[in-house]
Amino acid sequence: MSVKVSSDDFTEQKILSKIAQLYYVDDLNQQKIAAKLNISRTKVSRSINKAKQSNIVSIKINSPLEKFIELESALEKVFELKECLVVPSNEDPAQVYGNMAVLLAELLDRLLDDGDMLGIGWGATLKNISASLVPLKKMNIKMVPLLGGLGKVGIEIHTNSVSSMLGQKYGGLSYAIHSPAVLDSRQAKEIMEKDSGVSEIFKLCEKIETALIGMSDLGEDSTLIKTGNFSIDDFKYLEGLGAAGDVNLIFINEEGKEIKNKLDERLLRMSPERLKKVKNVIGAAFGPQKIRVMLGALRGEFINILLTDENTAIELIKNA
Amino acid sequence: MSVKVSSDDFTEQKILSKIAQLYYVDDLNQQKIAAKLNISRTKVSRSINKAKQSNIVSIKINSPLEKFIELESALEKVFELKECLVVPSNEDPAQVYGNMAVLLAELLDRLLDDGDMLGIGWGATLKNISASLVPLKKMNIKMVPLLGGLGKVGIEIHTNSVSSMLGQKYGGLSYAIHSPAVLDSRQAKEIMEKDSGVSEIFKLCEKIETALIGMSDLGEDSTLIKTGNFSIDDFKYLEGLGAAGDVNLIFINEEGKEIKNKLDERLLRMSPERLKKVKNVIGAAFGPQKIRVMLGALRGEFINILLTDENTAIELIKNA
DNA sequence: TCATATAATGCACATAGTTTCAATAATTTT
DNA sequence: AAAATTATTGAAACTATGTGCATTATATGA
Repeated sequence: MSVKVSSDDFTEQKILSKIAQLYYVDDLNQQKIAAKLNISRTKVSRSINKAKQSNIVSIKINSPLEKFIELESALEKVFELKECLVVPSNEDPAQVYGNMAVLLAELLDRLLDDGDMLGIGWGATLKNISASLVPLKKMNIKMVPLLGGLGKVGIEIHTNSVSSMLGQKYGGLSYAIHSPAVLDSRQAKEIMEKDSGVSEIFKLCEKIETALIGMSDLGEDSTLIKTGNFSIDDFKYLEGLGAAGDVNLIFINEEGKEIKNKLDERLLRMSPERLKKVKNVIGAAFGPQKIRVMLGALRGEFINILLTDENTAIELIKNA
Repeated sequence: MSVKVSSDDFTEQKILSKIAQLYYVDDLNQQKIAAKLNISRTKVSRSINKAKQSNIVSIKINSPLEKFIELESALEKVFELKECLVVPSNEDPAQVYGNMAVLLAELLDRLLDDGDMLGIGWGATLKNISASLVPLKKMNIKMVPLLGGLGKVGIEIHTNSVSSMLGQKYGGLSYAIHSPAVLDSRQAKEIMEKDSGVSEIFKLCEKIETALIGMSDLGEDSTLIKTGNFSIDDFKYLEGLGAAGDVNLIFINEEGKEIKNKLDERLLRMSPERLKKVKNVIGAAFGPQKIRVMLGALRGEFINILLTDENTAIELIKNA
């Protein structure tokens, strides 16, 4: 009896391997295999599936980019992302920005059509990527800032400059927001909100389907401190509340929960509720200090497309 | 300029690898990949092809039987066979016969249906394979000898015994031919041919679509000598004409040409012309001494399905 | 810069592959 | 050994994939 079973297994494996070979290696179609082996096409189809499931067939992607692709697939699955793009890590951040720019150009080419709007967040990463981005083709897209200006004149990280740079490169239009992102009082913010120019932009934001945002940590080196918009005490206060950083000036913790705080009422930026409704939110960031805020942005689903580097990708997966 | 080209290549390879990964590894269909990446389904299809052609995708068959499958594919191509089956070589011929029997059972299961006829040739190989064959399922098939009897009573290699053994195993019918294969004179052969029993069988032969035959060399150990049907002088005479051996008592050289000879008119067997019309002719043989006659049978297209062992398969490919 | 050649794109159709379902065959249980 | 259960099968309906062709976009050369 056992002899019979083992010869059945042998026979089965033989025929599965043979069919797999004919299909995948010799490139016959299922119809031809069926005719050749005198079996039904249905059986060929089922045998191929069986061969795949029993690992008789192994398919591999051979590419120098393979490891990045695998990281991307893993992150897409773990954080339920629409898409993830990973570039090689490099000691020289300029290299990383450059590679990110190449992938971002390809991504935007797929995501945007003539007439579409692109929401723009803030951050050094965004600024640097945008600087080296070369559009695949010109498009009549409209750049819309998602928050007020940050930084003083001369420190060009404010959203308007990123918007206008991208607008110029794409040959499209860029809107400017004529208000700071951080105001002195709730009253001041409410007044700015009602300003016709500002409110027009926030009205446009309602229709945005694609946005590009950065993620920032609360370290002392943070651009927010450098620009003078926030003090070290502000950061300590936010850390005390459990914040890990911000996405588009929305402060969040590592778990992805928004950290409501006393500063919120003075911030002029797209609301968390609205941001979560945007179809494609591309978040770009890398580096060990960003891990916590990135985890928050991913877990809280503030972003659904991630652009990062290899080392950061590995860390994110470890902590997933 | 060169920078732009290389980043285009990078971008292209990236997207091809990504699509290939999604398709082959993550098992998304083309429609879903298209939706995910915001491109047309057509483009996905074309990208997958490009990825295959540029060897980004490599497909391998993993199976302990892989090397046999590869030999089979190679032989099928080189000799334009309908099918080829290769079993592991083994010092113990009984093991080889056993494995051949397993594959033959599976083959016959595919080739034959209820009511079909199976033509049976002669030879020690056939006898031994048939002895260990276990049918996959019972079938009402009819065994028809393709030549007269060989050997004396007690030396059971004559076709009738192979036929009846297989007939019993399959639960089918086996015809017996009541005449020797080698007669004393042309007249004797012509008389036997007219015998009602014999002519009935040769009439059945006309309708045969599947046949199982052996291939025999002209060595002194050949069964034909042992049975006394041929003398060493006969063999020397045939060798002198360039014969390498026989398929169903049709003498052929290494190139596949039939060697007409003075013995032919005394042989009672299916004609070469008729044999070549049979849809499926399964030839089974192995061993170094058989190489020449097997090459002839393959090149002369006397057989279109080959059943052999690994070492013989390798030799055949070397000499192809 | 414009005209021309060349390549990329997506639609509509053609081909290929999978799944459902009803029938048949194999297996297990009684 | 008969009955009940489970697995296998192939035809047909469905889904997925590939391709020819007209169109649009891109590159090339005058």
